[in-house]
Amino acid sequence: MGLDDRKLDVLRAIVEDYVATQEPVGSKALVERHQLGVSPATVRNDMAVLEEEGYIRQPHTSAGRVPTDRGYRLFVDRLSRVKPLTPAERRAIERFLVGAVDLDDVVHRTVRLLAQLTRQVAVVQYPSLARSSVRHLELVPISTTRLMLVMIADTGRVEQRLVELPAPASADDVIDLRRLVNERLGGKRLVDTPPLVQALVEEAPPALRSAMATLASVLLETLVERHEERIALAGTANLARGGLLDFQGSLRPILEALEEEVILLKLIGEVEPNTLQVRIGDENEIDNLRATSVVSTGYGPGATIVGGLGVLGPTRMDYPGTIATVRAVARYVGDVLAQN
Amino acid sequence: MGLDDRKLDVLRAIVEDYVATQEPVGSKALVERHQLGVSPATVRNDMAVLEEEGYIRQPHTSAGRVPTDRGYRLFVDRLSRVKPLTPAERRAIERFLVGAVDLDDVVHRTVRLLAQLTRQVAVVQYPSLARSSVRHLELVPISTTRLMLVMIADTGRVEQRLVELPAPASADDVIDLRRLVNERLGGKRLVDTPPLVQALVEEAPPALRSAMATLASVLLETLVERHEERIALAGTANLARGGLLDFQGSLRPILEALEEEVILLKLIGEVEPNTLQVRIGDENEIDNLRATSVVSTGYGPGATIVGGLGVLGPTRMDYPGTIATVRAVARYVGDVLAQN
DNA sequence: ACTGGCACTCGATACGGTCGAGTGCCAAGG
DNA sequence: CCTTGGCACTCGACCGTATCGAGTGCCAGT
Repeated sequence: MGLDDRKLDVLRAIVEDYVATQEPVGSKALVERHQLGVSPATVRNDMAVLEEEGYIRQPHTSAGRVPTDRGYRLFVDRLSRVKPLTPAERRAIERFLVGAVDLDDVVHRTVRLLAQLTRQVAVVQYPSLARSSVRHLELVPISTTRLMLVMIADTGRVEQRLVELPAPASADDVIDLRRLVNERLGGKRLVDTPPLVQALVEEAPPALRSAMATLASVLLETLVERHEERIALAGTANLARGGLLDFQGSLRPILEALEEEVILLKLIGEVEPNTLQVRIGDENEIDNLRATSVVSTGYGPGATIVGGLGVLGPTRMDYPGTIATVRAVARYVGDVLAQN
Repeated sequence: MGLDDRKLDVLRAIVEDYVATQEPVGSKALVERHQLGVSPATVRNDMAVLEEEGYIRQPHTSAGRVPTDRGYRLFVDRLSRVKPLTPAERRAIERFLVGAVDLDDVVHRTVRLLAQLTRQVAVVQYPSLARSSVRHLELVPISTTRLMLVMIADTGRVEQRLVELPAPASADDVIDLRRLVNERLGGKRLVDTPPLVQALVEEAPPALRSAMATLASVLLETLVERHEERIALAGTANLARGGLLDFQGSLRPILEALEEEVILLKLIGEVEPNTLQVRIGDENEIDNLRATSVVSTGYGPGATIVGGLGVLGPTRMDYPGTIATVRAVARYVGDVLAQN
């Protein structure tokens, strides 16, 4: 299985050429475009070995070679150098948040920026509630029996929920409720709140007991348990580049997958600190996305991670460039968030 | 010019068959599938006239006929009967909001419902701020120099904006500000607020003057002037049905258009009361959407309109069915909103 | 171990012929 | 005058054949 250096060079050359031209690459073209220092025949022998090992394959006999998912994997792991960003990209990234204050704004700009730079589908997860702490809880009376619960997290996320009270509450009641929940929950991480909320209900003065109970259930159910994740998406039109050659002609399954938030979360939500994930073709768990690759990473202020972001494209993508861009954007978003 | 009844029947038959089969329809097939009571030759003569008048055309000589945009237009205006909803559709619509409390929830369910029922791309505009009144304005202190402005509209929309104060404000200051803005703006329509906001700044006590000024500018700029519209989209995967036959093979321009909020707004945002708009192919102002048709209408509680919704699909769509569905969903959403 | 040569494969392209759906036109008939 | 059957014509779809060329695998020679 020893793949000597030249064979690896050949694989690298194949990947690079195929990504660039989108056409199967043959031995002759290869030696012409790269200085391999050997003849086409030698390259052919190397190719035969690479094919036997499953790194490349022939679409048809008498066609050039195309990298397999396994080939891309090897390329990504061992053969690609980090491609430095172009000055233009660097500038675009640095400029993307000019005038962005709101978290919404930051996320939207980020996802568009990613889509534009990579020319692929970009996905950005809002800072996860699971990794957020409560900065403030606000109760806004809508009517005597309706409250708007507004939660502001330290990550900048703002969520509101309508609370339908079992009985009318006075203005003073609302003030008391607000004080109580903030005393108990302010500054606490959301994942730590369940027992605290439980205690809140039990310790509430009898007059507020039932109101507090409904409030608590809204808090727990919608903000903690099914910890609502939000996701922004952009660049789906990029799927339709490459004139139907990628994705064997049908965008349908991919577009379908992209409409499922659960799937998007799976793609970019499970991230380890300081890691960048590349899932190539078959490595994807979602069947509809077996023809695509996903490059994702986590982001957050400083070293902590509050959410994930990434891009999705054809397996035949410019991995070094994409990886560099995703990493740079993630780092930059983290810096932006740190400033708040 | 005079298109007698039979010619119209022929046109109707052509449209119906073409929509159903997606293949050019010939004279013989027509008389077989519909009881026209005449021979193919007669139908051919009628077809020749219809073609001369621009209602149908031949993809190639010796192929069947296909409706033109103009043909669809005539069909929609004069030839199609309203198709009653199937019981299943009726049930789906009535069930779509079970458990929906939040406006967000209602909008998301609506857009998914529409996409599912029509099997096309669905677009739903959130209730427009331009048509909303202020129910309540809340100011939540984040730090001494930062406030979160939360506006709750009568339509259920909730918007928040970060306000960066020029100088620290005490808790009492915030309370005063909150009281002042609510006194002045509570219940007012958003479009009527500019002069009121102006007055607010002028009448504010000196100590609050500068804080009120920044608050006012955030209010005016982000909520009134560039009256932020929000839009939900679903069903883009449906574009990829019809095996690339519609849209002459490239989804790209359409997907691109769908990523622009401005364009979506144009599509469904300009609605007259009690009207349902059908824009067919060329009638669309947006170049990228010249190959699509859009069926849209307004919705709102009772007779008022607070926003638009609609669907987008190939010109070759089931107009009667789509129109019926869009109308029914819009009416139902209106009812739901009226209950709040 | 590399290289040049060579026979071979097979997709892409072009060409020719057939088939059939569909048309337009016309003359005959109600 | 409208309708109809008949008929010649068009042209895309389909199929088989032939050619071309990019690319391969193998082998013998250095």
